Amino acid sequence: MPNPHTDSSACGLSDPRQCGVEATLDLIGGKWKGVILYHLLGGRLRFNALSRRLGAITQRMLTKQLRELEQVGLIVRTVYAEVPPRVEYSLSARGQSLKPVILALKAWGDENVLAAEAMQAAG
Amino acid sequence: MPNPHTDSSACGLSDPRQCGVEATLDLIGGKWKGVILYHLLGGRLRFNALSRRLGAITQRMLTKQLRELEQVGLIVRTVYAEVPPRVEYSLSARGQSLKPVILALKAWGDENVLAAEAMQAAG
DNA sequence: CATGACAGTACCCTTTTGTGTACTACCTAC
DNA sequence: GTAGGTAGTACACAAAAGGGTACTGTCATG
Repeated sequence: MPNPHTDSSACGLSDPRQCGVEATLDLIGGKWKGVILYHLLGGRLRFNALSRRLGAITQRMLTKQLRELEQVGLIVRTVYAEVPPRVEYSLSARGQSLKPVILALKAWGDENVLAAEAMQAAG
Repeated sequence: MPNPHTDSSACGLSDPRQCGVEATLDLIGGKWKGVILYHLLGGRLRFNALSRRLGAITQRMLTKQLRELEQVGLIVRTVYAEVPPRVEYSLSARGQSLKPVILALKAWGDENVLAAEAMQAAG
């Protein structure tokens, strides 16, 4: 009986896009993308609202990450022709489909990293 | 009724380690770590066996990624005092606990990236 | 008229990631 | 003796990710 990892969509092996794990991490990996998507799970947000939630991010990085997320179709950028200008970011349908993934990342991190650090601090 | 995102372990906001999403991506993000962990879900593997499965990775990078995963306690490195030397890598208990996260990443990637590319290629 | 919010852009810099090649030292098979 | 497998290390280098500061132009507030 073969290993379940060998029968379909093998990871690695010449073609880097053969692996779903790598493909997903390509899109949501990096320091900010996952967190941005997490915040957008709660609903549409404006540029500066996102900026305040992320705290430490620079405008340059936020712009860059948002453009990249838009380019791969995970978020939608809506510009309102108002004065002052208003731009809202929201998840696309495909972005919404990431919800279980994002929540899994968050749940594990809360359990295994934040809790561990709290124990060390108390320890 | 408050947004579920505001009540606990907020993402961003001054302390970067406050967010489970970011904490998890810090550990498994990057080009290789997720895929390495995925392969180790199938059982222990030796250095060169991993190298062959990943295909495109250099020895230098593989060593580096494995050391980092070991340092954060996700994998265990076992050296057998044999000739020729044998080194096996396996998931720690904490690494095993990542299984649902890794599988979620893979499932989404297989569905949303690989399938999309296949359609584009056929379309 | 100065300040601040809005949504960014431009430029320069450092750090991290990743690539390529060569090398170690021991053993087995040919 | 030569080639190949074992698990790496060492060095130089290119590319990507991330960061800091300053600046734009329009509008509202004071």
